[in-house]
This record gives sequence, structure tokens and C-alpha cells, in this order.
Amino acid sequence: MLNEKQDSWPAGMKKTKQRMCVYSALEQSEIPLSAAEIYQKISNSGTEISLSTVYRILECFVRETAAVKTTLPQSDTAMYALIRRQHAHYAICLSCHKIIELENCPLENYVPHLSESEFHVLGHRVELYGYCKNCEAKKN
Amino acid sequence: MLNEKQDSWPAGMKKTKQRMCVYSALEQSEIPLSAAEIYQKISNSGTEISLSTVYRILECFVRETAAVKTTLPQSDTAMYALIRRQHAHYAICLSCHKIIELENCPLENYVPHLSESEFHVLGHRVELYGYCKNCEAKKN
DNA sequence: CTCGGTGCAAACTCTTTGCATTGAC
DNA sequence: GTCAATGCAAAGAGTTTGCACCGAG
Repeated sequence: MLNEKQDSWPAGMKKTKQRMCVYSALEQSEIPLSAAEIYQKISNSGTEISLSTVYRILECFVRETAAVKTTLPQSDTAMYALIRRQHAHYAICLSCHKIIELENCPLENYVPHLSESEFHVLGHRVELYGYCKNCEAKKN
Repeated sequence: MLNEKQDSWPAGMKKTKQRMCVYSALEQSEIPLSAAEIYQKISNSGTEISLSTVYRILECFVRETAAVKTTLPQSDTAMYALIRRQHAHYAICLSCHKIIELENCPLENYVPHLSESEFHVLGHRVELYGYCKNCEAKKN
């Protein structure tokens, strides 16, 4: 039971400086990040990394099911989050694109009207759209 | 019995052959379509259209809030659907990427733990992930 | 007739790939 | 020392844009 260490570093995956930086960037973020954002965070913190390496590392994490790749609306860039946060859901502001993490999962007690024989449900995504406090105020 | 007035054609938007074809393609589909799919459907039905025009028309529909742009997981291409179908939700097969429309909305009775003063909720998206009947069978 | 819509090709952005070099085990 | 990981640059996919021509109102 070693929870204090990296909870979900993929078994047998080499720990290079770059990979640990990417993992750490994702770990420290409450919301999904794009490859470019991760690249920026790491570069700003003084570590050398190339953008293509960021993409390759993210691809590894996704393949090893340590992370998920997703895409938010009104943006064509892929976002990545650790599986640990996979079950988090978000409210997204249509104006400033701010992402707010939801506290509870609306689907906790939901049973889809899809029989298990038709579709084997493994996970889900929920997103709310609207305007955040600031943008709502600006509109009026 | 054809509706002379399309239910949600944006007010004041010129009705060109190409625009009506795009609208009709979206109208006839139960699931969101990519620009390329729309282009194919229209081309196959014998109407000349260019891909960039499809993109421009979709952009118009989105700007006029007649359609929504979204992106499904494990695909980097944007998908479009008429607002009329905006409230539809889907189950997506992780193996064959088939999209199945859900019959009911799991959020119908959901009140988010976000006060209205913090975020003005206008809409939502729900997606289930898993394996469809066929792919589930193949795995075993 | 006018002005917005369209087609084409080129540009742009995000992402992936080939290849030589580097570094973790 | 070996083989996978990295950096760089170039290639790809999807999408957007500039410009001349076309066609709906």
C-alpha cells in the first residue's frame, strides 16, 4: 500500500527527466492540459525538452492507460489528464474558456437506458457549458 | 409534406445550394458529422462543393447558433450537429468508434453543486465510453 | 446590379515521423 | 554496452485564408 509515491506511474516505464517533468505537470494541474501548455510549463521551469518529446511521452502515458486524451469544445487541440483525474468533470465558460472542476459527479446514480448486452459502459464524460461569473457580468 | 420553412435556418442567411446541402446532411444524420463526411455525402449525391466551402458554411451555422461544433474522443477532427440535436447524448465504442445515440438524458434531474452566481449553465454534454456489442464479443 | 458566397490553392496550426545522438538501466 | 528515449527538422492531417469569379436577392 504505497500511496504516497507516484500512484500511477506505468509499470516498467523508464523514468527519464522529461517523462517525470510531464508527469509532474499533469499531476500539479487540476484541469486537463494541452501538449503546448505542458511544454511551456516545463520550459519555463528551466528544463530542456522538445515539443515532439512531449507528444511522444503523452502518447506513452495514454497507451499505458496512465492518462487520457480528450478535447474540449471550441478548441481543436487535444488535452491530457492523468487517469487519477479521469473521473473529474468540468464546467467550461463559452466566453473566456475558463475550466472549472465540478465537485460532484452527476452520473453517480445514473443507469443508462442501454442494456449491458448492447454496450459495455466503462467510463463517461460530463461537461457543462455556459458563462462564468465574470463573463456573465460583462454581458450586461 | 415538406416544411417550406426549415425549422431552424438562421434568419437572414442566404439560401444557396451548397448551404442547403450542408444543412440537409446534418438534418438527416442522427450523429455529429465531420466536415469531410459532409463533403463526401454532398459530393456523392452529385452536387459540386468544395471542402473549404463546407468549413465556411459550418462556421456560419455555428456563429448563427444553428449548429454546434464538438470533438469526440480519440479523434482530432471537429464534428458538427444541428442545435436541434444538441441535447442528444452518445455512447462511443473505444474499439470501432461507433456512435450510439442515448435515448434519455441522464442529467434531466441534475442540479450541479455550482451556484448560479458562480456559473450560468446553458447546456451540457454527456458521453459514455466502452465497448459495443460486436467489439465486446471480439475481445473474448 | 451588387455584394456576399464559392472554388482553388496556398498558408497555418497541431501533431506525427525519420534519423542521428544521448542517456537510463 | 545496449536499446529505448530524445531533439531536430521535415512531413502530414485538418482547417483557415486570399483572391478572382459567380450567383442569390
